[in-house]
Amino acid sequence: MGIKVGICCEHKLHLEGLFFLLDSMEGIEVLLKDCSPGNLLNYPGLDQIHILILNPHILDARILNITVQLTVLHPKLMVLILSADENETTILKTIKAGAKGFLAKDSDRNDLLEALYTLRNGHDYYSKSITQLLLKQYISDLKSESGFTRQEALNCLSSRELEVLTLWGNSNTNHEISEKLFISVRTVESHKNHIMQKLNLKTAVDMVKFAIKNNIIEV
Amino acid sequence: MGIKVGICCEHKLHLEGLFFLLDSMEGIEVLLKDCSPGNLLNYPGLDQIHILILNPHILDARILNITVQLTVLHPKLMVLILSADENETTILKTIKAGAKGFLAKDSDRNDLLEALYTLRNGHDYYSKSITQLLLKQYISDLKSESGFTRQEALNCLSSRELEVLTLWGNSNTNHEISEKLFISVRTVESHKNHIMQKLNLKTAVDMVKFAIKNNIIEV
DNA sequence: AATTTCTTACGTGTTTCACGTAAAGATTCA
DNA sequence: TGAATCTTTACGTGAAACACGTAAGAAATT
Repeated sequence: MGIKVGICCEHKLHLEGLFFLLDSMEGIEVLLKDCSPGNLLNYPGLDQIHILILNPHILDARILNITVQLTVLHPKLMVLILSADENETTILKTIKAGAKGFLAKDSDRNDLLEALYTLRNGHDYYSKSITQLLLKQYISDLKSESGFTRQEALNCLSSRELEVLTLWGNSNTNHEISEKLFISVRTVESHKNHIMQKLNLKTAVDMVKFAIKNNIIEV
Repeated sequence: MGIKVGICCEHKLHLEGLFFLLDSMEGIEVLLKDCSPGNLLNYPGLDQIHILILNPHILDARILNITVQLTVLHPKLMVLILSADENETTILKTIKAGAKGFLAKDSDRNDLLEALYTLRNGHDYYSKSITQLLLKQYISDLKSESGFTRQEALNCLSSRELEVLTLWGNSNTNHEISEKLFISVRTVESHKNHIMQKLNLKTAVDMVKFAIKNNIIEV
């Protein structure tokens, strides 16, 4: 029993080309050949397909939206994006949208076959350039959201203020904080007032956000 | 002019072994050989070293803390972690802590040399198993924090409640919300009360967190 | 037609916010 | 060492927000 795939590509010649390529592959069966992504969700045989190859020219909001709908409405269907679009942000968004694989323009026939078998085995597949992009992105994310409280915040707030902010940010009421720190409610209020003034915050909501941004509390 | 490295390893035989290995390498000069990570920060010649190889048995909080201090106090010094510890969480934390490279136990002599030259050129270096781990982690992170408002939240809250929550989460006071939505302050309060009840939240802080978690507002 | 949900709004008492004032203790700096 | 500054503590007051109930008309659903 082979892998049942669908192809969708607005460029008709590319669609034909991909069809011949896939048709020539051992164990691959093409069940759907469509040139309009917008039609996909109406296709009745979608649940018979294992892997849907989407080949958009540009990764626009429309494609992302279709990808989300496909993956949400048909959880078993795996979407493989095949695109020469090199926009880093939108590539990341396709993965967020639920695509299980991505082949950039550096991929050849063997990569495609490998991707199809990898997806069929339940794993994600990203071509080399995409893998590097993801890694680069992740490392920089990791380093910026380092998970350590920023020195800026610690320098700005006194240790007592930090204590109050931490407790308050962890859903304690002023009264609970006063009991835990053995101070009066008025003192708790004073500390919070001082924090708001120091950081020039408008509302209590802003104070929560500050605490989250600075890794003082968790979301 | 070669690469000046330091080695730190609590296991004395491993320290000796690493020293001989590095000493035998072309273009590598070992300036520091220490068996106690706690001493590192006191070493006066730290700024002459290009790469510090840290070889901890376990990636504990003490090692992470030292890594943070080293990278913050000596920005030019590059920390290369060499550890057999396979705890995914702590491996990620070393990178957050500022380590520029990580060699897992699947690395050999050539990987070490490659890592040293890669770091010297200003790039990060992670061995293959670490790269895979990072990628796996990133993909799952991407997919969970998908950036789309969760259906759960949208189903639970009415559209009016969502409006109020969004405005409030964006630092509007109840009075400002009432003006923008052309309703009374009391109605704004009512909506917020209903949200708290529906979601079984204790404090206003929890409501902010809910809104952030569900991508209704940004931190 | 009956029921539920949504939106609107008020009453009352408590809690928190905003802005001052203030004093004892710790820290720092000249 | 003495003066200046910062930190922590705390109260007063009026405004704003929260907690919990009640409630009624509109809209959607059954």
